[in-house]
Amino acid sequence: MAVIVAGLKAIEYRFLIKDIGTEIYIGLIALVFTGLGLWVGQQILNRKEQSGSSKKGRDEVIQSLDISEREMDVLVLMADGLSNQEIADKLFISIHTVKTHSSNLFSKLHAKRRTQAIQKAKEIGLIEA
Amino acid sequence: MAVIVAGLKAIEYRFLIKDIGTEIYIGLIALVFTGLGLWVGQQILNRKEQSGSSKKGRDEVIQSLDISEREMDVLVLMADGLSNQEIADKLFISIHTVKTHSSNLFSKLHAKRRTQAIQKAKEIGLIEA
DNA sequence: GCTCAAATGGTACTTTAGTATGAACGATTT
DNA sequence: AAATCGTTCATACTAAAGTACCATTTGAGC
Repeated sequence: MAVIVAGLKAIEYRFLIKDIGTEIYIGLIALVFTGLGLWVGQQILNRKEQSGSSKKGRDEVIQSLDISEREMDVLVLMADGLSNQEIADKLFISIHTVKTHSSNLFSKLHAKRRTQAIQKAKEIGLIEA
Repeated sequence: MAVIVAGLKAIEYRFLIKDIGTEIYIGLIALVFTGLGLWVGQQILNRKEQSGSSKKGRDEVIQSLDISEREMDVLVLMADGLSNQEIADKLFISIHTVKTHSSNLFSKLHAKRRTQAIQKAKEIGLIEA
């Protein structure tokens, strides 16, 4: 509402430009506030989507669980349905390294399997659903 | 835009109620169109969310891929991160049966692994993301 | 009664996943 | 300089997942 009031004050300068038609003026107001509504809607939805990750919480969760960059790389590809060998090829590392990272990941996520790790990671907002 | 024009026409009746202040009038327009923006935003988002599942599309996808009830049961538990043995226990069947269902599932979903099956199933709206 | 598909269970096998442990290297911190 | 940490790779093993084929049962439909 504060934004709306501020907008009204600013727009009141229309009296300085009396040569534009009233309808055009109203149209401009309508457009501006339609845009405002769209923007507000987006903001509300962003908060809803981030309810599990709390805004910039992705980084916070990563830090709190002490997850490294490489482990995140593996996790993302894992969630895409790739096998350890395919992940290794994409990251230009050996399958052994992938296993090391994934094994460490399971410990940090308290998961027994990769499917469980993926599910938990999505729950806490570590990766996109 | 058609909606906006129609709105303008309707609101022009302000000339019949000259006793309300200009600021109040502007405020009303602002509120109405902010609401319009919110509504439009919601509509756009609903279409996005239903892009993969298309309303009642879940059943349609299941039928088109010829997926049975039991296979769906297995798929859902699979996506929750359960092992074949845990799925077997929950459905009161043997692990052999779970393997049969999951193997058939992979064929129908063109997946090589369970993680890939889960990812694809979510993409096409078979299961909730 | 017969047929067909889904569901169930099994054996046997190959492949992938996962664990445990150790080691080497570079960058950073103390 | 020494210690720490992340990344890398490896071996050796166990466990789980997945495939292929086959068999039985059951319920719905003809």
